[in-house]
Amino acid sequence: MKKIKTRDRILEASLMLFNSIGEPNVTTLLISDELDISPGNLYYHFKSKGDIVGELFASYEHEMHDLLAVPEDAEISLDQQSFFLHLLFETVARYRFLYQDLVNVLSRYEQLQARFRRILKKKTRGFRTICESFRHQGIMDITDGELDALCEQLTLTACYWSSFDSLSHLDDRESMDPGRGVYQMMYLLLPYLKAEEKEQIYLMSRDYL
Amino acid sequence: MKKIKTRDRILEASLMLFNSIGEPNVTTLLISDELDISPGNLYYHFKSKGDIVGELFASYEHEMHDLLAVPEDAEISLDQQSFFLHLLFETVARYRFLYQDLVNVLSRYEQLQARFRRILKKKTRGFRTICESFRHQGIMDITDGELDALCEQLTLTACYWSSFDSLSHLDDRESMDPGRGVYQMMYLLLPYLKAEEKEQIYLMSRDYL
DNA sequence: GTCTATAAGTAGATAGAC
DNA sequence: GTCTATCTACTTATAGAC
Repeated sequence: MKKIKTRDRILEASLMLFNSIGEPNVTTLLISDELDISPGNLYYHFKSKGDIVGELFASYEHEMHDLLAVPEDAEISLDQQSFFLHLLFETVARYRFLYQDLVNVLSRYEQLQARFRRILKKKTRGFRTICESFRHQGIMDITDGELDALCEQLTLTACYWSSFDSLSHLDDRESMDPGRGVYQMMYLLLPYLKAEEKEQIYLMSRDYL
Repeated sequence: MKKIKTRDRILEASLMLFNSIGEPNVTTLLISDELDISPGNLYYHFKSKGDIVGELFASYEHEMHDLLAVPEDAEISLDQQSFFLHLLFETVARYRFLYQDLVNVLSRYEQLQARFRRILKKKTRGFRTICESFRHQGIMDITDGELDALCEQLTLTACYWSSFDSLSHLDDRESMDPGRGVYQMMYLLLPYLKAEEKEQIYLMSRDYL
């Protein structure tokens, strides 16, 4: 049985608290209370609350960077796309505190703004690469104007779906099921796909209903 | 020259500050400074900061209620729909502070949560009514499953577009142009419309490019 | 209605003992 | 590495004079 380092426990607990009640509402005292350590101890490991946020953001940035390294020339299948979306939604959901109070968080930790926007642009580019692969394979029929709008729409949905979902279905269940989000994203693609691929998505989406 | 009542000036300045730097970052002192009145004076007019937020929310709620009173049986034209969307985006943009830090704001002013969700549901119902009118008029071809997904997508986009837009295009311009959002919403409908109406939207969307 | 002064509470962060 | 005690800064809100 391996003992988890206090430093990592702080990061883990902070992420959990940030996600559940919002970063601005989480005080350093609350974090230390949650872990049954003293506030002083917390400040031994991190010189400020911002450092905790910064380190969590760096993890998010890193995971996203790896995930969005979509090869430009690959032939992407619908299954691969679905798998990719699952991973994407899981990652976003894991760091959803960033999106829940975005303006506030970015205004208090200014050095994150540019990096956040860079990730956003990278997402849009990733979706574009995928869609262009579909178009190239002849399974997607879409104009350039529509493609622009679609990629922006996909990015917006990827960012805000989990916040929106937990807001509008707070009562029913609180399970952070990424499936519904993936399903919603697929439906955005649907109108532009060829009949055969449409059928394939209908079959895949059965699981989410 | 009519003198605006201090009470109204407080509301106006608060809304402006909330929107520009986020409600949690706006202190009562900042509001009174902005207006060159004393903090005590502010508390003469409002017994708490929450009361200011509450009153602004009530205005939003009221405007949305009026706007979303979509008659069930009306035959809605695309032009009317476009006009409706413009009004909707303008209203949301005017109260965008609510969306920018949604989780934080709703957690600190708990009595707003249920009301906020009610507005959300009302929006979705409004979109559904409009789409069903289109379907009934024979200008929209869509399955029930697609309609559900579309209405959720429209609601999500209506809520988060202005935040998303100001985030991703912070550099270019900061004009809260609702046009781009309307255009984006129209593009969501586009795939399900008949050829003739598609053409009509293409013509309308020229203004936004 | 408006002001000044200040209370009361809470946040983030530090000092120094163990 | 961890603790207790404490500091400083800031925020909301009130009291009481004008």
